[in-house]
Amino acid sequence: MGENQQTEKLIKETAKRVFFQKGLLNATTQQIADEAGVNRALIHYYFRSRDQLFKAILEEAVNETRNKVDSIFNSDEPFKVKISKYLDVFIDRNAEFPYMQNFIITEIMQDPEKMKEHFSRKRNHMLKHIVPPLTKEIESGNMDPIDPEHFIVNMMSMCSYPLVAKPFIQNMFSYDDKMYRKFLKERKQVIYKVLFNEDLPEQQPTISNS
Amino acid sequence: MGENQQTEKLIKETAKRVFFQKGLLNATTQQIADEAGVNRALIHYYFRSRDQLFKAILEEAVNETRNKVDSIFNSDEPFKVKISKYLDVFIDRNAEFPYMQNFIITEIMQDPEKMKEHFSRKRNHMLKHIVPPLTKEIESGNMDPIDPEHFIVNMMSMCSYPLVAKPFIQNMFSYDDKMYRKFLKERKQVIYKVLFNEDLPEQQPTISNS
DNA sequence: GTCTATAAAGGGATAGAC
DNA sequence: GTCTATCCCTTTATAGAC
Repeated sequence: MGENQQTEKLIKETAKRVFFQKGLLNATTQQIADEAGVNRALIHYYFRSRDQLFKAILEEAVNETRNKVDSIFNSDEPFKVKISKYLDVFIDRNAEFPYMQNFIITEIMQDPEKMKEHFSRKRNHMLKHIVPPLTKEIESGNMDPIDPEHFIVNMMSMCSYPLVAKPFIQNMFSYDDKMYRKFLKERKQVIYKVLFNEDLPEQQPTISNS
Repeated sequence: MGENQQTEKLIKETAKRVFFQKGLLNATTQQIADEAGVNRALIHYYFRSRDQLFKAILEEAVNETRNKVDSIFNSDEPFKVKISKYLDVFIDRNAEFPYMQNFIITEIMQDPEKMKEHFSRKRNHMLKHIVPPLTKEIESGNMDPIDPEHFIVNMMSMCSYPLVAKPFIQNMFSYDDKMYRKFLKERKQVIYKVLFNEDLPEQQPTISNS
């Protein structure tokens, strides 16, 4: 029974690495099995099909992200502090699984019905967290007026795109991996500055959530 | 000889539509042949392999974009006008082929060697066009200081991501196709405002290039 | 140039031995 | 639980008729 969970978990972690970290969106069950060092039939034994393995790891990854984001926005901290912490989490999370968004988008295109359940629960997630406090912030004169939906898209764009388009950027600027990581690290300050037209405050008391 | 070019062009245009517009990144040669209304063997007759068809349409699409961008930045207009025109072209171009970037990134991941030639020529393309005038603009006090590479990535992010992540955004905001198009149209003003911290001037004399 | 037929390879899934 | 062997289907690519 211990072995059972071990192997199942090994397969899931390997699949995450292959799909979301390496970006091999069309990886075969054989590739995943080889990478995990297990027999290919075991994937079917534990998950029945490639499709169900995919659903399992996607659900896990989406939930983990959502929980982290929820814990940030359900706190009582000022809006700008929440956004600052969100930038931390989102950039780190995306850095861990840079190709997850590519993966999801590709899969949706190929079968739009397939992932309805993932999105029905996520619907309005960011809206609820951001629109009310953002509106207040604007009304009280703490930031320039902006449509909340464009604010959200601006923020997500500037966080996600540099990760999704990693090979693009590395080539455009001739960055090796070390320089690219440095560039990503700088982006938290840059994005905050662009969003609020003011510098990110120095003090960052407790980043570690969960 | 006329028929020759007709069919070859038909296949290329169809492949562009299937891959880059519909987002069917794993479309088979059969799907493309069906969509074009031609026999599948003709694809191999004209392009030898699926891979060479892919390279042909990708090269065309990349070159078309680059030519448009070059013609904008090789003019004598003020930097902010150039950027404004770039936003027009880039957003329109991405709107035409919303999944091209997904496609490229996915393909690169699967075989990093495959597209070296595409990128070697593109290297430093944006850098040459943007860094010198941007530096001048900052030095003369016309805009807030920002690292040019972050400026470029911010701009590309806010242009590309909303298109690449179309299904995400439509679901998050419950946008139908009409509302989504309206949202995209608004983004030109929004992005200009965020980049330069000032409103986009009303007058847009000649948008149509080439 | 365009079609049909077919070769050749790859991948998903399952049955059955251990 | 784990492995081997196998079935079945899809897809690419080519040969050859028209």
